[in-house]
Amino acid sequence: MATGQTPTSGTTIYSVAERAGVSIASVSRVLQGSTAVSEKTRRRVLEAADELRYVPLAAARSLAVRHHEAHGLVLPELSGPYYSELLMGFESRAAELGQSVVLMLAEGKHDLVRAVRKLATRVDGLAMLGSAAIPEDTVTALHGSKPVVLIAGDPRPDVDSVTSENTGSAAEITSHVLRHGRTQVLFLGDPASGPDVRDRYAGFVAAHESARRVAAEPVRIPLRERDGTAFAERMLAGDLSADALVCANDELALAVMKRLREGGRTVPGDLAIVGWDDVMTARYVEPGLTTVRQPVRELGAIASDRLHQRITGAVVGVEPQVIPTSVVIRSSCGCPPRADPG
Amino acid sequence: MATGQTPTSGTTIYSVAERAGVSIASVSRVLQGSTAVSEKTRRRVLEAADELRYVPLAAARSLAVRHHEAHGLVLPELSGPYYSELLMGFESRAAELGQSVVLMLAEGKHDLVRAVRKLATRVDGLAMLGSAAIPEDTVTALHGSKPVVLIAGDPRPDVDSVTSENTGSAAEITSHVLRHGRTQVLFLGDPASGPDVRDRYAGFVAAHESARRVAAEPVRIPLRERDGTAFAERMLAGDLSADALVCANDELALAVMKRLREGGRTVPGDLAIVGWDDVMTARYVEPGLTTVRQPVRELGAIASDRLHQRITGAVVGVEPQVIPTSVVIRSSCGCPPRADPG
DNA sequence: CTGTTAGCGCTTTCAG
DNA sequence: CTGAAAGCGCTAACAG
Repeated sequence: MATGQTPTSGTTIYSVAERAGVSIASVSRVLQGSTAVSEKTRRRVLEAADELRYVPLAAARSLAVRHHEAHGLVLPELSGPYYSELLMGFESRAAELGQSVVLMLAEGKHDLVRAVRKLATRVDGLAMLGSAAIPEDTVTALHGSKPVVLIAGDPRPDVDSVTSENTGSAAEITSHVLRHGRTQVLFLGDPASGPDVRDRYAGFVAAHESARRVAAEPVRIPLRERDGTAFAERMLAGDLSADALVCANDELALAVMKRLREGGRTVPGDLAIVGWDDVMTARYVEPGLTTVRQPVRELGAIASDRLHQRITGAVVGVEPQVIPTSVVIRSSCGCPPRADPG
Repeated sequence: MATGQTPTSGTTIYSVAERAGVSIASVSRVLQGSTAVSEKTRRRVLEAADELRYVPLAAARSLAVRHHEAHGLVLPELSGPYYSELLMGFESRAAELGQSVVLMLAEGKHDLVRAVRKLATRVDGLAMLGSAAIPEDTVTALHGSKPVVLIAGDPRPDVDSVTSENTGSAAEITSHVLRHGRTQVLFLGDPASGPDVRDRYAGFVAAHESARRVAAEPVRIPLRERDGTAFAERMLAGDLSADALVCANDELALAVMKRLREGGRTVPGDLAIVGWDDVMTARYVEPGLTTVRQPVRELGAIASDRLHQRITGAVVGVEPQVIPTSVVIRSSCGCPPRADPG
């Protein structure tokens, strides 16, 4: 009742060695594709392993080589394309580097810190999203025992980090909206929710400043669909007024836009709306959503790379790596529709 | 140059024991929250572990307990909400069961079989998507040495499987379209690409039969955006004609619909279009896309559960588990728009 | 309640 | 080219 009917389990390197009539050392050698082994030995070992359906035990190897050959990744959750893309980039680079990836989702964990600690137990290094809400000091502690890289987090002097550019493109997209003659523009998103939103808001403010205008306080709401809908209701009810909305992500922008139009407002007529992320829906809605595209996949790959460098001790500086983004103009900002970019 | 500056590395259970002035057994005991340990000992151990920033080595534990405490998951890739949802369900259940999840994406792997084998090396059991394209015999071999559960794959007599219902809902949605008076309905998707598309097509055929009509041959195209666009071009060029399209997923349906409307066709006027998956965009487009919703998250959770049962030897039958889906009616099928469901 | 002592399965010198 | 043997760090009897 303890191990079930695990079929051919219990086959170890010893069984294989015995069956092949060689020593375990030889088995190990051929299985590692290691140095000079006679063709005869190799053949016999491979055959025996095959017949026995031998599956090595990674734990034993890890213990012996003192390496897990695995990267840990902590994501907040997985809805929307952002984290998926990131994960794809991460996994694929990790695989190229011969590393497994063990994944943990922060959302819904009773004891996040405990979970992260446990994760740290079985990997050679850890990458985590800034938005995963891991306490600062936990990060510090972790980083004290194995390499950590922060993705889209607050750069810290002691920890590696890779992020995509926020402030500049936020300023750019905001300026764009301003140049359309909008005068009451609101920023939707909570700068306190994480460094990326914070930096986007900073760009929003900067754009206003360079236009000699004063930026409104941010509308501090979460970035989910329901929050956008709720916000739109408030606008429709006349609680707030604006002629342009700079949203901290597309999900929010899309939800707001949908509800507003249902309520009779026109976009970009009554309101210009722009988002962030360039999700798939952004180019399917009418009007197409003007937004900012980030090379998320690459971000994931770079994180894995960086982690691997640290693990293997390749010397790397700690300068945070920031990768560029680009503004995608469609028509929700007030520009005329054009052939769809993307 | 080999291990970098891994800070407090090298701390083992021995160092902790020494520092706490107890035996390694005691350390192990308190760290496992095990049986009776004096409060004093516990405190000292915890303190020492903390000071030393002790991070246990999972590999050593695994070796000793002969258990990885990890579930492997093989997904084809991660674009779109389907796999993400699945993964979220899987991860969260696994976490509840105290299992880590090590993830592998099939797409882009040079040597998939090899990669899966390697994965098998470090987990107690494996769940994989039917669409991940793992060769039959590899599955068999794997399953010969540790538990395997197939998700949305072809039920096999020997392997556990969990899938969501396909044929029935395909028949239902097709009948729905037929009842709108459509007479030339096409199925988009390649039944040979996997069991789910195959079963959906079977439902499509069944619906025609029970309406005493003959179902058209499937339009064998992949389920991606670009394929939908290309298909729409063909329709616009007059290569094909139809008054309704049953698409094997939403991505396809959405792309076709978009291109067709750009080309001047109306939906559902000229053509009714329905999809599968109920992705986010489905309710944002105009007209809203009629589609089939699957409880994907639950599917993931069930897979993890099932795997765990098998691993722990809880007796479970091999009857494939199939979980129900539901048709979501919006207006792309020809129904009048209504308050948005969902 | 605590310490001693065998391993867990694999890699890796070190001799031959 | 091959085998013997010494661990890797941790858990789990088994004695005290």
